[in-house]
Amino acid sequence: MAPLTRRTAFPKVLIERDSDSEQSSSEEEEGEEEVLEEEDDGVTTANEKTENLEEDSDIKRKGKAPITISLKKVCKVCKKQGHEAGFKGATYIDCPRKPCFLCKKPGHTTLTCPHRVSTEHGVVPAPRKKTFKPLEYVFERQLRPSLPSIKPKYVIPDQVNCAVVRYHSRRVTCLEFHPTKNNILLSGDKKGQLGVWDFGKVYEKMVYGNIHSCILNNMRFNPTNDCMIYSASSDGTISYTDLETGLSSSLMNLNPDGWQGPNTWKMIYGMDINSEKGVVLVADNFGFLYMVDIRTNHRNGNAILIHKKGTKVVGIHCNPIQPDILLTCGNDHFARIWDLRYIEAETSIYDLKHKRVVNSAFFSPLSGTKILTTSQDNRLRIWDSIFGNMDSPSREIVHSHDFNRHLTPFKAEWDPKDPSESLAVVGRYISENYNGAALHPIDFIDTSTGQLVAEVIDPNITTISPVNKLHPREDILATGSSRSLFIWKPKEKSELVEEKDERKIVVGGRAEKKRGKRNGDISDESDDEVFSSKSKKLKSTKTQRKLSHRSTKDKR
DNA sequence: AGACTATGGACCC
DNA sequence: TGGGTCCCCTAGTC
Repeated sequence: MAPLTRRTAFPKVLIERDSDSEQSSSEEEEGEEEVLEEEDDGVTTANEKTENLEEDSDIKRKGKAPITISLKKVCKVCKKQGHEAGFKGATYIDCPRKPCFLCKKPGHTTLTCPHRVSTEHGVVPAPRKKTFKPLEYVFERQLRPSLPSIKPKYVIPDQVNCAVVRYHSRRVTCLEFHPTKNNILLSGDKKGQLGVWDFGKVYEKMVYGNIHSCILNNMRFNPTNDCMIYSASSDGTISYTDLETGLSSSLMNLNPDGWQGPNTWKMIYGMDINSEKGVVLVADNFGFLYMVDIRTNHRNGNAILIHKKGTKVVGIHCNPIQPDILLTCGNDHFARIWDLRYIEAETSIYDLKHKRVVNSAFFSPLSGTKILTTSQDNRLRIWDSIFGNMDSPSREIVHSHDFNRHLTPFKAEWDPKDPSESLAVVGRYISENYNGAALHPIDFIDTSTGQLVAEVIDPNITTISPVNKLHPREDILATGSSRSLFIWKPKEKSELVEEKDERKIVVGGRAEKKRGKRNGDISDESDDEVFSSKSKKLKSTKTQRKLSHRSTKDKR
């Protein structure tokens, strides 16, 4: 406490506040307190960006006339005075001069965005329209009978069962479950490394570092040999790798002459396999599609321009029922549907327009009659039936999955087990205040209603989780968050397991706090540490300290 | 603890 | 159509 005598030694200080900041400070109690303390002491802090002092030294010496300090806060986003953007505790306050960070519309901020309260944002389902395209016939004959009508009760894997942290040396970019072995998860990272993890045995993990030289964008299992995988990379190659040995061969190299500058360097993002035709389909960052025959390892024909020339194609998906129907998406703001039998430039069956880059586009996993897209305009879109009117989506769901150059792009994915083909999982960008901690949940969304079914969090996961994959057979979610991998199971189920709900977290690799090791081999098994959720904390972050002190959820 | 940075897309002209 | 500049709720390292 400042002594009273000190107060009298200084002239009275008046603090002039902006009316704007006064209005916007309803949630800024902490900030206000600080200001009041400063007032008592008559001292200003470095936090105040500008201060207008009436610097009349005569008056100061006499100690008569009050000094007026104008506390004009400067926003770090728009550089304007009167408000501040940034975290206030665990809640982020938007710059009010910018469009809403969530829905991208001006006039309000994320805190007051209507889509923050309810994620439901549907448009009237598109009317069915009689067309005479071949898809119509496919639909009526093959697909319509298999469409389910009953909606199941969703089982949400909402508790971390085990994890490997610092497993990859760079952020995780893709995940894939093994098609037959239930406990095997494959992961790719930004450096091009491939991880093979047996999360049933937690410690059994392997990282192969010599397959690609940069971002591993996509993986697919060989449909006839599940020991082998195809992987597509930004190094411009498709590799064919034996999971047991890590030995790989190159199926295609789009940069045979090496680096000739950014204008010619080809990168492969989207990849899928048409098992009927026996071809691997990939697309590059210049808008071209390539097909490689699995049996002969030869390219089929020439590259076909499927998106705007010079733009990146990021996603390729073959229809699960009709593999010749192809769905692609990319940076030209379109998702497009093609028929592989008649494919050439500008022969797309439908062009699904988006407002921004389309990160992903997936057919629904069972019937293939719905399409789910993730676009950088912060909206998920669903086309209810690819056989209806495709002029507009049947539903748009506002959801925070902003583009950020430092994050793997978000991709909403279907739950492959949901017979109603409604449930989707997608990581969330904006954080939410959970007991004083800012955490980024993973959202489960019912795409048929737009409702948020569940948001799952774990205090150990403090980073954004853009990569999520639901298990094809079990109620398991795999998450890639920064360099770490997490396996989630439903709470009830976890308790049935013999080990109780003891969560295992393996810290793999270098630079773990007590070791101080640098440049260690991140796949070095001896570097592992196991933590159980009951006894120890993974690491005592601010977040966890806060969480351990509070028990109730105070959000919303 | 704070500075630094890798790095992709939008938007401007 | 292309180069320059800005974005600024990242994560990890030095």
